Amino acid sequence: MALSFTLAKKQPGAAMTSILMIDDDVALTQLVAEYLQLDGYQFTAVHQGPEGLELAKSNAFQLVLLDIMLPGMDGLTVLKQLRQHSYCPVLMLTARGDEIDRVVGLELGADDYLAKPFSPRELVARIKAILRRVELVQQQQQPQSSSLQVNQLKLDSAKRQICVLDNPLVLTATEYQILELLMRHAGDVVSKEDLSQLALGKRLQLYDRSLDMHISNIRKKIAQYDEGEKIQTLRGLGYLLLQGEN
Amino acid sequence: MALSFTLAKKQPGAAMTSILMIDDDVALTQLVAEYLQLDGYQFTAVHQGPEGLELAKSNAFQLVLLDIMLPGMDGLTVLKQLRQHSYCPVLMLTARGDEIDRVVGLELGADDYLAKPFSPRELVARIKAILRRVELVQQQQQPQSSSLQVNQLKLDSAKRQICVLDNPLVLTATEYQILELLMRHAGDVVSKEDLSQLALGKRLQLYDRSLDMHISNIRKKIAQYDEGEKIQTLRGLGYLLLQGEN
DNA sequence: AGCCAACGTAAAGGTTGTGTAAAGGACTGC
DNA sequence: GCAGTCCTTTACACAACCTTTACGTTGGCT
Repeated sequence: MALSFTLAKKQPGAAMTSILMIDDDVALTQLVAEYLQLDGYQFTAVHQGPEGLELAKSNAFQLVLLDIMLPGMDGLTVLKQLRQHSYCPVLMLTARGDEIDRVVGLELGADDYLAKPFSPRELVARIKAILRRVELVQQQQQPQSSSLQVNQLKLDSAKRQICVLDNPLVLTATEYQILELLMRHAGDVVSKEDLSQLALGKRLQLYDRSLDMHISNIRKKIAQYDEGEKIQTLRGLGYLLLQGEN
Repeated sequence: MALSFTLAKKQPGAAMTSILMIDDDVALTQLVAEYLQLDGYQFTAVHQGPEGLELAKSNAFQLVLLDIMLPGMDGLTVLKQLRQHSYCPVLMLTARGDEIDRVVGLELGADDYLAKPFSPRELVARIKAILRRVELVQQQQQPQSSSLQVNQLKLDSAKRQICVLDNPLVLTATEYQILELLMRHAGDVVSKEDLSQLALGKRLQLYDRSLDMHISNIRKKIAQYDEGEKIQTLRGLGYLLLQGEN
C-alpha cells in the first residue's frame, strides 16, 4: 500500500502529533491511517487490547482512538487501566448508538465518543476538537501573566480577583474560572463545549443549562458596575468577550 | 499579488478513478463499462452482493454503483454492511420509482439514487456530481489558510469573521459557511447542490428556496458596506464570487 | 412575442438556542 | 440538624435563525 506521502504541515517546530488506534478491524485502521497521515499525524495501530494498553501507557501518544469491542480485553477495561497511569486523551469508538457504553466510557474518563461508522471528516474534526482543548488546558497550566486587563475588566490571578472599573467582583469559583477563560481569550469565541469542560469539568450535555446560568449571573454582577461591559453571545458557537480598540 | 489558487480540479496525471458496479444484470454492466471506460474511468463489475461488498470494503474504489435488487444479498444490506467500514460514495440503482427503497437507501448513507432505466449520460452526470462533491469535502478537511482575501472581502477563519472594506459582517453560522465556501472557490462556480450539501447539510430539493434566501441575505449584508462586491448568479449552474485581477 | 423554469426577496411560519427566575440538590461549617 | 453557599435543574418567555410561502422578475427557449 502506498501511503508514505506525508504532507509538510505547519506545527512550528513542534514534534508531530502521534495518534494510537486500538481496534481489531484491520481494514478500518488502514483507512484511518491514510486519512490521518494525510492530515499530518503520526499514526500507529494495534489490534489487541493488552498490546494497545502497553503502548498507550508509554505516553508516547497525544491521543488514543479506542474501540470498545475488542477481542481479549474489553475497550472499557483498557480505558480503566489506562486511567490508572495516564491522562492521555481518549476518543472512544463504538457500535452505533450504544448509549450505555457511551455513558460508561465518558464516566471512565474518555474525552469523547464517536459511533461507527463514522466519516473520516467527522473523525478528524473530533480529534482536532480534543487536541485543541488539551492545548487550552496546557496553556492554562503554564505560568500566566498574573494580571490582565480587558477593557474595563482587570484580572489579578494572584489574588484570584476580577475588578470592574476598580470595583472587585464577588464571584464564585466557577464564575471566576469562566470569566478568566473569557478574558484570557478576549477577542476569540470560546465554545460552550470548551467552557463546560474547562470550567465546569464536564462535557456539555443536551439541555444542560448550567453554563448559561453562570454566564447570566456573571453578566448581572458585571452590570452592577458597568453597563457597557458585555459578554457577547454567538448563537450556536459560544461566548465572546470583545476586545476593545482603545 | 493575486493568490488565485485553483486546485487541481480534473485528474491531470492523477491516479485514475475506479468505479465498482454491483449488479446482476450482466448486459447492463457491460453497457455501463463501455461508457465509463470511454469517459476515462477504471471500471469493475461484479454480479453478486457478497463479492461486491468485499471489493467495496477494500476501499480500492472511489465510487460504488449498487443495484438494490440483487440475488443472494439485498442491495440495502450490502450498503448497510459497507457503511460499517467505509464511507465510500455509493450511487444506488433501483427499479423505477421505488420511493421506499430510495428513502431507505439515502438514510443508510447512499449519496445519490438513480432509477432504472437510466441513460448513460445521466449516469455519468450523477457520477461526476458525486465525485466533484467528494473532492470538495476532502478539500474542506485539508488544513486551510486561516485568512484569505477576495477583492474587498477579507476572511479570518480563526475569528470566524468576514470583513468588507474592514467592516466586520454580522453573519449567522450558515451565512458564514456559505460565504466562506464561495470565497475559497472564488473564480469558480459553486453549484447550489454543493452549497446546500456542504453548508446546509442536506440535499437540495425541488422548490427548496432556503439557499436562495441565504444568498439574498448575504448580499444585503455585503451591500451595506460595498455596492460593488457582488455574488454573481449563474442561472442553472450556481453562484460565483468573481476574482478580481488587481 | 410568449412561455416557462430559475431566480430575487418580503413576509409569514416553525424551530432551536438562549436568558433568566425560581426551585431543587449538594455540600460545608457550625 | 440547620443555615448558608453554591451548582444544577426546571420552566417559561423570547429572540435569532432557518425554512416556506407567495408573488414578482429575469432570461433562455421556441
